[in-house]
Amino acid sequence: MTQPPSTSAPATAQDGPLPRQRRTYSIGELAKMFEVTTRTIRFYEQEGLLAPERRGQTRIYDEKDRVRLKLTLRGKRLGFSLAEIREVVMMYDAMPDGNRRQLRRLIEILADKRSNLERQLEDIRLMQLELDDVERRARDVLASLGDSD
Amino acid sequence: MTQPPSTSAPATAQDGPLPRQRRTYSIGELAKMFEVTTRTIRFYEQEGLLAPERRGQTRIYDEKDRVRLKLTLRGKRLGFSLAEIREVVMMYDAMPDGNRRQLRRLIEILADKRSNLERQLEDIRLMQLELDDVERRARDVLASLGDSD
DNA sequence: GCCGAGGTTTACGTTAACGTAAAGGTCTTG
DNA sequence: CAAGACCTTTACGTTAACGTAAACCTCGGC
Repeated sequence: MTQPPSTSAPATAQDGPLPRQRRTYSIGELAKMFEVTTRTIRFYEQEGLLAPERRGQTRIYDEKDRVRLKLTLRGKRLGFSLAEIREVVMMYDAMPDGNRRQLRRLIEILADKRSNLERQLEDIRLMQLELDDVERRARDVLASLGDSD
Repeated sequence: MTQPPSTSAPATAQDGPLPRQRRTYSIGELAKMFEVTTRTIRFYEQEGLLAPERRGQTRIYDEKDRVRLKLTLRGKRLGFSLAEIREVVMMYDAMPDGNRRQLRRLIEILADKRSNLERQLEDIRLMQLELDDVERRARDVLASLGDSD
């Protein structure tokens, strides 16, 4: 490590109460933390899912950015496309000053995602049963092999 | 419809008991049934996930093929790659005369898929909470708009 | 002063999972 | 027998989500 894990300020004793847990992260730290490459993180930014500050050229990620990355990766694991994720994320950001139409649209989208999740739950349940069945058969065959082979 | 929904035989009265529900399907029927294109179905075959019989040039799918397609599509919805799905499907087929090593390997793979599903369950649970939260906020903002706008 | 461990941009390459188009065979129905 | 409605193969195109490589800057330590 060339640099100590980045904090926004060295924070000596007389600094007083820090401005609310102002921890920051480098791109490399986040990459290790979530086991993705830096390329992936930069790509997500390019796709409008992240917007870290810059200290000169260098990207500085804060807590909010970290949470967003976490949610994005979770969405990905569930098979959502980056476009879908961005759709929700951006509307969420635009919410405070959103008009009725936008808000209703957001709620509509949410309902859609929700039903998507419901189906996935059912799919998982069924898939688990399938796997149970396959495993049972496999164990049966294994047992029937007895001492032969 | 140029052809009546294909059955393996016209099956008149004196045919006696059919050889155990021997219904068959054309590629088009399956496509409509699962709302995919015929291209997709042929692609899955090319990838080794299906192996329908042929009447001349034409593909004839039976009940087993239909189930396999169903499972494949379910796997896809859960974010599995065709390669992963094939891995399980092929080992399942090879099971009867599989040796110990193969069977243990299969069980290993199954455990892996299973833990994958577990994580997805957790992801879904968390994602649902997120969506709940976003929706609640959206409704709040919507309500706070009162009669203005 | 330079070296290594980080960071940066730009840009072309790759993979999975199909889409799409062309060109042709086979029924059956008017 | 011509027109549809199906089916077939072959083959090139497309999209998302990164991987990979080159070429560069910058800082702290020896």
